[in-house]
Amino acid sequence: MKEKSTSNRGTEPTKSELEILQVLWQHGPSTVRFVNDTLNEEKREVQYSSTLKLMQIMHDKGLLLRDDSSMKHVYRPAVEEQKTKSQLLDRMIDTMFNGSRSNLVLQLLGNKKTSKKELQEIKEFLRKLDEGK
Amino acid sequence: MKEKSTSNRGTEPTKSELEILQVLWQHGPSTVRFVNDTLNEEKREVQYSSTLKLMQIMHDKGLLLRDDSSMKHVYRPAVEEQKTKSQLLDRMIDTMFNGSRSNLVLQLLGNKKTSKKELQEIKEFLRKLDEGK
DNA sequence: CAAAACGTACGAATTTTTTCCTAGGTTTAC
DNA sequence: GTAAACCTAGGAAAAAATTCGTACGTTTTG
Repeated sequence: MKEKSTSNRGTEPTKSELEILQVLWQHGPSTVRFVNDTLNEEKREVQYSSTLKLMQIMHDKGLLLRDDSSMKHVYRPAVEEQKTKSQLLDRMIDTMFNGSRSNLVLQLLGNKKTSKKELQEIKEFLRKLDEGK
Repeated sequence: MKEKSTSNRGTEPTKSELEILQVLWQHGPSTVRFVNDTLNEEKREVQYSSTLKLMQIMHDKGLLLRDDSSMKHVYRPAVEEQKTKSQLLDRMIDTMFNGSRSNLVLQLLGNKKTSKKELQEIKEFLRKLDEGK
């Protein structure tokens, strides 16, 4: 049996949980009401009590922190946005790209969906990366 | 309500289904027996009948094609590896990187986990991409 | 202050995904 | 030719993820 190669197991957000995290990432710490409204506007219909429940579960799991000093609890991600994304990317790389980051990038840039502007940004970034070292 | 921005909905492989696809991608068209053995070696313990069932379901869903001319059915992905990966990447980009491919790349390369060799490969690739145009 | 609006908690139903037992047919190895 | 090994097909249960009704307390509004 092979070892799981990456870290943080047991705390990977599910799809619905990710939707909630996205709202929190984009808008900062928020109430359930706000998150639910945003989901309904931007994603799909969902009942308030469903969003509430899910956020409570996420809080139980340790995915979200909350300030419940006032009646309207305010939730925020327990883990940095970058870290969570990084973690999910790593898993994708492990499972689909043979552990190679460049494999992913090649696949991503190799199908002509990437605009010149984006390619430019990437090149620029690589340049800076070089200078930094 | 916002529109779903990418295509192919209704046919996204689940996590377990992805494991099976990976085996088929790496080893080519295979019998259930082979896939099951490989999973047990490389990933985790799982009963033969579970793998069988899952592959049958995937076949029903149209995720796998199969040759059942002989008793030992031989399965293969119905969709190209590249296309499936592309599709999953697109979804990740939509949901987590604000629709921007370069955002993903920047996040990916920005956390110093990427080796010089890999960076080199990427630069090389970008160079070729330029020449091609 | 009473009604309406809004908040949390929580049980439970539903849906989706995953797992495996078992029946019944075919092939293989003596 | 017969037992052991292997195969598929289903049914069903188990597990995981998602959804929502409802009870009940607090705040707001008029």
